[in-house]
Amino acid sequence: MRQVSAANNDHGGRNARGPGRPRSEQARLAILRSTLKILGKHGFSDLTIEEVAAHAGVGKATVYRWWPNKAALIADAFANSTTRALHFPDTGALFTDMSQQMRQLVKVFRGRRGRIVSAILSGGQSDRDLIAAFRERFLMPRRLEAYATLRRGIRRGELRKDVDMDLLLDSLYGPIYMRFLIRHDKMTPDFVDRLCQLVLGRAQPSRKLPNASR
Amino acid sequence: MRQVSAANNDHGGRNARGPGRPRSEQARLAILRSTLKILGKHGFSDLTIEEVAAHAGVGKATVYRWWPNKAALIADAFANSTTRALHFPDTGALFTDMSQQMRQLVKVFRGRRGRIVSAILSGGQSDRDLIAAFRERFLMPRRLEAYATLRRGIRRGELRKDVDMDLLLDSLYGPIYMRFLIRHDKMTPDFVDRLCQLVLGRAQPSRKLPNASR
Amino acid sequence: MRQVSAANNDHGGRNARGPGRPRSEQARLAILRSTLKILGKHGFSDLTIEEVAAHAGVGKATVYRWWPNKAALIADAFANSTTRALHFPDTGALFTDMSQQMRQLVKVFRGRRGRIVSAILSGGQSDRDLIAAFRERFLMPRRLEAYATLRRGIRRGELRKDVDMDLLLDSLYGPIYMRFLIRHDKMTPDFVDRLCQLVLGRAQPSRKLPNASR
Amino acid sequence: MRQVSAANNDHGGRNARGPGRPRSEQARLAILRSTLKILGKHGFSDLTIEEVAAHAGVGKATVYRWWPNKAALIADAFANSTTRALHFPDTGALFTDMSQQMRQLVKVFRGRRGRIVSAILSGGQSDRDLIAAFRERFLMPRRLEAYATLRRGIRRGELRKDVDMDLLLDSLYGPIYMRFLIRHDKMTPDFVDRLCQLVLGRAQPSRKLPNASR
DNA sequence: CAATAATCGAGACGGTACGTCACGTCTTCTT
DNA sequence: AAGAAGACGTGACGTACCGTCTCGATTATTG
Repeated sequence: MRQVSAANNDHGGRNARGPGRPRSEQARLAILRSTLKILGKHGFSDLTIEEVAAHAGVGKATVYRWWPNKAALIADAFANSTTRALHFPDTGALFTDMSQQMRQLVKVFRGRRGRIVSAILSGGQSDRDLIAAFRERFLMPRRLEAYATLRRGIRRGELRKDVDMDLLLDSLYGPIYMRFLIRHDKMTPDFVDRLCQLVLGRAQPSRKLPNASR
Repeated sequence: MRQVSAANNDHGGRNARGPGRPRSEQARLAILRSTLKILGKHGFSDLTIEEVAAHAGVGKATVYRWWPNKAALIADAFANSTTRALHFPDTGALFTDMSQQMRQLVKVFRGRRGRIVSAILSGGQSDRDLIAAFRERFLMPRRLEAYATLRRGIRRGELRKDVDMDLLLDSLYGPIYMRFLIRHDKMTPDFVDRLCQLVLGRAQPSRKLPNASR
Repeated sequence: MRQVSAANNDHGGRNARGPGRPRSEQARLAILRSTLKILGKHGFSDLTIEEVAAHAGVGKATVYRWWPNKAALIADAFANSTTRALHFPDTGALFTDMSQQMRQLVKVFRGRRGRIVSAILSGGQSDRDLIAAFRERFLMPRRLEAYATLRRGIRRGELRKDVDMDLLLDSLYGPIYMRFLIRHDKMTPDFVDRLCQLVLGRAQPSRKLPNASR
Repeated sequence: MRQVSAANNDHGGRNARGPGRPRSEQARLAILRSTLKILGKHGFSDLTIEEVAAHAGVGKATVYRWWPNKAALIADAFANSTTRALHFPDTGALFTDMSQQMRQLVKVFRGRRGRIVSAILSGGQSDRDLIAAFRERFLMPRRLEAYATLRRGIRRGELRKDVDMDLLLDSLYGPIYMRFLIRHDKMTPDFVDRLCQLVLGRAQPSRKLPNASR
């Protein structure tokens, strides 16, 4: 099977192109755009290739030629649109660095892109390629930035040197994802702040710290 | 639309039953069992009513007569099977109460039932009834027990009185759900312990601490 | 594979019907009628199941449920419409019996049904079921009548007792089919008469002739 | 539309050729050969331009550049291969002249070329160009020879002077085509002989002749 | 000898119909 | 009245070819 992430490549490669009519960049973009647009309206399973093709003004076969299935298409569409937002600021304090980015994430989850993320995580439960694409294209890039942010915190003495960064980050983001996916509780900016306080407070080096929550 | 939770009632109600053949309990159970079995193999969107009916040796209409849609069926099947496990022990220490239950949860997520939970959360992303059913039938019963467990901790002085219990519980369970759904990192018993350590802080029992926060 | 000719049976059988919703006679007839109508406009290969279903106000699956392919559908449609015309008269003379029926056939070939026959013979060249259906449902019933007609001629002394009836009939009808399919020459009533004259020879009634040609 | 018969000309024409790469004779032949080969295996409607091009090692556009449609391609392929056999002998007797050639025809119909003829007549039912090509390229050349043969018979006194040659020939060949296309009866050499006897016997000038068929 | 022009192969393109599958509804007979 | 059986209209699936359209490469004539 074609590699999901290779569906539209020759981006970084040499331009050694074989014979035949070259792939239409216009069609490719129209398909990806239509996918996102439709995904924003319906869910994963309500998105049909037929609708994507029709909306993009493209033959169904052109979609199937380049993406083996719905999941690959969505993953690619999502990856090629990755929000330029969601970067980590460098405010000089770990708490604000994290909480500001997390507030952004919450805002994204609430918007149109939230529906898309939800659709991807939904579809990903029965398609390992899709969930993998989400990890590699959405989660990891941000997590790399998060590592850097945490390291700054360590340097400043805001975190213990031996902190388990993945555990810490999951403790910060896990509750957001959980509330986002299960919708059992509100996802306010205040929630983010108190979450940071709770988790980051615990991760401070040995000092007098406030107790769990408030 | 028929109430999801009313799909299989008249259980404890008055037995004023109209004329005609009564509902076949045998068919009802066969359908629910088949639903779970199939859900354990495929995902949410790969489960078809057609297959459920065939596997249960039941007419398709019988399924549709009692459950308005796939989500309701799955929710009902899931609810009627709710694991008798996943209770909270009372070990005398908050840390062990929580970590032991969380370890059980992780074990459940890894097994056949994990696939079912995954399917429900997947389907729930585009069906509010389904995600609501998950909350009400799976999440809340356990959370009620968790509240009791936390209250014991408060009584014992392991937690501050004014702790935000939902925030705390989400901080504990969020990372588990996140790793379960995104599969970006391992979900070992050790992970659970360190997660509890991080979030509950020195609410650990083993060390002499004058109080929870100081 | 389902027997072509059994597609719509239980016609002569006992009505032992199993459970389940019975087949819709209305849908069946609408499909067959639409098939003939469309076949009269386009050729064999221009007829699409999709158009038949749409025109009949029927689901595509309903067509495929009962007819395995286009050929079977056409054969059945054709058979269920078999012209009530094209019978052989009994005029008391072989020549007129034959020539009158042959003129009718020529007229049929020229009309809307001719297009259908043409389509069937066309499709039959790459589908043995279809050509077989044509033989059994169209050719044979008429040929049986033709045998009777010829036997009357024998009884009257217009034909030798040991005449090869199939050879004789092919000599009469072959030229008609040939001109019909290859369209290389006209197919007038006069042509039919002279054809009968040539092949049947002095089997003509009207004139006292010692031999075939004088 | 391009003239069917002009698809591959400039053979006998003026060689005033413009600039540009000349047509590849090699490609042309490969296409025609592949067409016949494939036509011998499948029927008319199962032959795809795609397969022809692939089998000939040629681009699809090269086929479409020179032949406007499938029918034209097949007609051209068929014409360019016209059997060098099927000539009429001059044995000194009409009966043998005809029956020998007819036997050859039957043999051809039974072989690989028979499938091709069948495919052409099949396709011709919904394409007047194709059936016309069959008439002009296959039927007429032979019929011209047949006329000559019949004229020899007239000269020898074996046929009446005023015989309708087309009617006579259709009576001889019609049964063969009919049996070939409808496959309702065998097509043996003996059949040919008895057919000749029946039809030619009738067409003799005034003499004592045997009655219809044996 | 360069410029021009038509062909070649390859193969992507927007379409159409294919034959299949599951949907949710319905109509029958049976329990 | 509910059961199973299963046919119904609907609509998306993923595939196969259609006939058209770029591509780069090739092979002629013309300037």
